[in-house]
Amino acid sequence: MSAKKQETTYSPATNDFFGNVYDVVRLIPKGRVTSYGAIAAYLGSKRGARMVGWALGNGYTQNDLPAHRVVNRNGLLSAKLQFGTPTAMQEKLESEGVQVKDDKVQDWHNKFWDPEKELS
DNA sequence: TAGGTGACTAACG
DNA sequence: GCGTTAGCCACCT
Repeated sequence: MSAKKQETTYSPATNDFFGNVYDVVRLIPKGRVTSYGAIAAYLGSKRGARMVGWALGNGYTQNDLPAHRVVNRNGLLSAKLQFGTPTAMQEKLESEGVQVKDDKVQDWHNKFWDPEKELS
């Protein structure tokens, strides 16, 4: 237990990458969704999409993190199984005004929220 | 210390 | 058009 930061709480100050991921996710407007790749690209690592998903998986323990607004580049709820129930993610999105059908975000292209453009 | 893993993405056959 | 392979980077065992 020295420099180990597996405090499970994963504060936004864990590191820049994680911090930015959480920060960006929290900045996603209600009723909007984005993709792992978009966040990764915003952070400067286009191929860091896996890190984004990984970060969310470890940080989702924080209920303040609207990870349900983050889906893969196809608008598919690839992480729905991580929300406890296969429909939890969809329920959350629909409750925010995002239409989800067949585990896929409807009107994805229009609901897409690009941090590079919105946060620029 | 080194290897494995992962809520992804893009390219290739 | 679909399946497979390779690349990415940081955390965990």
